Amino acid sequence: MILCLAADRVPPNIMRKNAYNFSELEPKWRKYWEESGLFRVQADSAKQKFYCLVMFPYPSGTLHVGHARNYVIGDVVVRYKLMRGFNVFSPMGWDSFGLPAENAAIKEKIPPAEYTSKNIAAMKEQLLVWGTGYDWTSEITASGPDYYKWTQWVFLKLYEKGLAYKKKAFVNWCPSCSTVLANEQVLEGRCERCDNAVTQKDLEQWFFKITDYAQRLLDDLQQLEHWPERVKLMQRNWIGRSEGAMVEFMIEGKDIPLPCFTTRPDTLFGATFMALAPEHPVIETFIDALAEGDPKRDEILEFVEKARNESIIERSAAGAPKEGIFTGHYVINPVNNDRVQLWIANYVLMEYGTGAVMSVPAHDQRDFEFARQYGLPVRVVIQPEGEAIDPDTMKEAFTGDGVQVNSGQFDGLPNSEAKGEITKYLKKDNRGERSVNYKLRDWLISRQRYWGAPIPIVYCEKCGTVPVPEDELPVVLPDIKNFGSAKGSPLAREENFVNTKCPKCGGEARRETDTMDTFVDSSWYYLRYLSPRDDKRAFDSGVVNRWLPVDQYIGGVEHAILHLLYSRFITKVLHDLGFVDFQEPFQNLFTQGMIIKGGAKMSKSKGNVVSTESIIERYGVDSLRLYLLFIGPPERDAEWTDRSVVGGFRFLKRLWQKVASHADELKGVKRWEGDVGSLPDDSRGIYRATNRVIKEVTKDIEGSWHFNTAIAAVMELFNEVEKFEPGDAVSRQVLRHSLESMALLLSPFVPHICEEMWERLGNEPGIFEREWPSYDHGAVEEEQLEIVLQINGKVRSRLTVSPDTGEDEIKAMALEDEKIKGFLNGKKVVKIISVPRKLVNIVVK
RNA sequence: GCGAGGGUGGCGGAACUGGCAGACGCGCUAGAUUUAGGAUCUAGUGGGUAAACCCCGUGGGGGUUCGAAUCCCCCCUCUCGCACCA
Repeated sequence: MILCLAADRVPPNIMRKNAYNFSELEPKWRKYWEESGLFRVQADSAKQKFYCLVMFPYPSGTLHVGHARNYVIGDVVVRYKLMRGFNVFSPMGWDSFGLPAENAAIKEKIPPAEYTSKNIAAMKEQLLVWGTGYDWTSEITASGPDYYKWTQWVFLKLYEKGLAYKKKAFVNWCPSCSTVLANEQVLEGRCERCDNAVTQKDLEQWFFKITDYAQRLLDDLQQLEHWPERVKLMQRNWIGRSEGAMVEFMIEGKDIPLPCFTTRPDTLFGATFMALAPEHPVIETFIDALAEGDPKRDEILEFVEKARNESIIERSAAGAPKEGIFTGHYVINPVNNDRVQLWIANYVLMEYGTGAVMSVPAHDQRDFEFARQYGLPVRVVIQPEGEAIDPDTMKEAFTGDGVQVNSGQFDGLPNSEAKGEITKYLKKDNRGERSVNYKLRDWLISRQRYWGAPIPIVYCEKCGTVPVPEDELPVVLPDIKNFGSAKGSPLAREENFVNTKCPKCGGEARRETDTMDTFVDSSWYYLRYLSPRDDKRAFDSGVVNRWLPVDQYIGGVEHAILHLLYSRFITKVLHDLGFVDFQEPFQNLFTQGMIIKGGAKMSKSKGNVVSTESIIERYGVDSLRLYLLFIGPPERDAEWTDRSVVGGFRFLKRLWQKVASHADELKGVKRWEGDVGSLPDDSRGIYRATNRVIKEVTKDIEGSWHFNTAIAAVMELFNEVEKFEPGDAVSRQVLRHSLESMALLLSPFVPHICEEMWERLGNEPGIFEREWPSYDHGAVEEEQLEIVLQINGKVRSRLTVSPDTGEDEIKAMALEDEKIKGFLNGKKVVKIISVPRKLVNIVVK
């Protein structure tokens, strides 16, 4: 629109021919890529493979510029690798099971399948318009029976291996989504999806035994050299390995052992009480032992009930008040036979360790606070060197290193040594041993929701829990009408679904009505892409072993723990089962930054989304892409500014004008490939600058994806080239070389315009089948060096010399420089520092 | 509280292993062209200053160095992750 107006004053014939008509040329080239099969992977190719994977999206509806940035970053890599001669595999699919579709069904009465496919169509259209290149022949949809059949197969494999199991446990419950959640899906005590407070429920649920793999998931992080440190650190912390000892206390007079985990066996002599989590099972026996109506019984019951009902937020809030109650029982400290009180305390977590902790107030801050609050004894067993801590006057726990005191035969040992010694001592009597504990808990995969893969399990009165045989998969998700958020899973209300025959005995049986967490779907999808239509197996091991690990994975940091940990786990399981050869699915991981607007992440719920449509309409896709890549380094968050998009557009338009206006005279000429030295001055400058920029852009892309500086370098070059008007044959060759190089260098970023420019310059269409440009090594050297002259580190003058000028010669020239002489006046030269090719610093007094 | 990453013009951001701070772009100012413009072109644009080749400037303070945005120490601040993990 603007262009037509802007071009008003240009004669119409030239205008039509030379206008940057992006709305015409962009679809033209997208069609060309599709028809030429540019992004279709080559089945048999001698070329080296490159599996470039971007995290497949949840089909939420329409995508905004923040999403566009993610996919464009991936597309740059794909196009660059193509030009580098790789056999690139770049698939795309849909993580299409999940709650929003079901909520839409409840609210708007649209069936989830319909809602989902509508969104997929809209998003696919956007991805196509953005020019992001995928091999659409391998598209997958997680909610399709041909996919979730194999998600169910993965479940069965884990079940066979004993890695999928059902247990009753206190689990996270989101009342608003009316489903349980994995630990990873609870953020600050709130549901990851809907932000409502999560409560605890004692339910029987399906779990994947990820804890069996805790150590390997931790160890193998070391192999992931090309993962961001930040992500590896987050996983390390989440796995949360602690070394220590398991120590067995005995309940006095009951002969009931009460093991507890501690990282500080060196403080065992200082244990002055013991604390149980309110959920600890032994508490029931205490309550049962007390007569009905006993006030102590009521007191304990009340305390336990209250603590159990506290939401995770209340219980885990920083500085939450510590509360507890004495059980009336005592336990015996195995190391010194001390009789200490057994308490129930709200700060003890059932999920970690054994749900019982030995409390050492002198050396643990939590225990200290608790002890002071309830008047429990404090005993110092470690004294820091040169200090004497007094248990009566200390203001906080001492957690540092020191020497053992009040610790029997261990007195005098440094506490670091006592750790091992005391553990050994316990081991002798079988009262304790070395132990490792992890924060990681098993992955809760049951969801009481409809829009997910049904768990392929049948319950038979006779045979018990029976897995659905592989040849009966998929357990099809039935079409249902009633999504109301009443109690239980919607599937549980479908009699036709629930009632079935036992696969083993053929008798009456009931189906499992929970579906799987959608993270199960996404934990193996990168394997399915390689044989998406195979109806005989989940994936082809041979093919998968050739293509995996993924060479480049690209996605948001928000998946640093959830998806990336689960995928690593499932890969290891499949490895152990002999299905794949590799143990880590993703060799390189790139986590891109978010687009921020008005200080917040761009999102529908924040109401700060910028849609791509209006920008594309006004400036074209290439301008949008250019801006998204130019906005900053791709791994960093970036603030969106509407008006800045125009900068990229102006640049492209100017570049276009230059190419279009010279296309005719350049068509027949060869690009310059001769010797730099033989070029006349102005052409030589352009030629050298072009070669330098080829080198620079290549380095920026290869290194750490500094697309912003790569683009800046081409802009800078063009600012020179734009002024260059060729007068003779040689200068036309040089101009052609320069314009062609720029088209090649920019093509991964702004592919449409580059294809068009490439063709206009008289080349065969298909710039991505061309090689990435190389540079003339003899032409990247500067002809003249500018030497900075400093006095005491301050720039005072400059010198232009040829690169072969000797160091002494430069020093002499520096001292002769007029401006320098002025500064030297009356001062004494102490020394002269010279940095070759860069500067001379004269130190004076 | 613990851990990680940031803080550079009006804005987004450049600055390779310490060596010209502010590339490139947005915006802004002046001029040209234009009846109009989210159009185009030219010049300028960190602050001080009439102006500069002068002085000051990379969150603050100290240090190392001929020379520090960059290295060291202390502090402030923002973002993210974890958070009573025994």
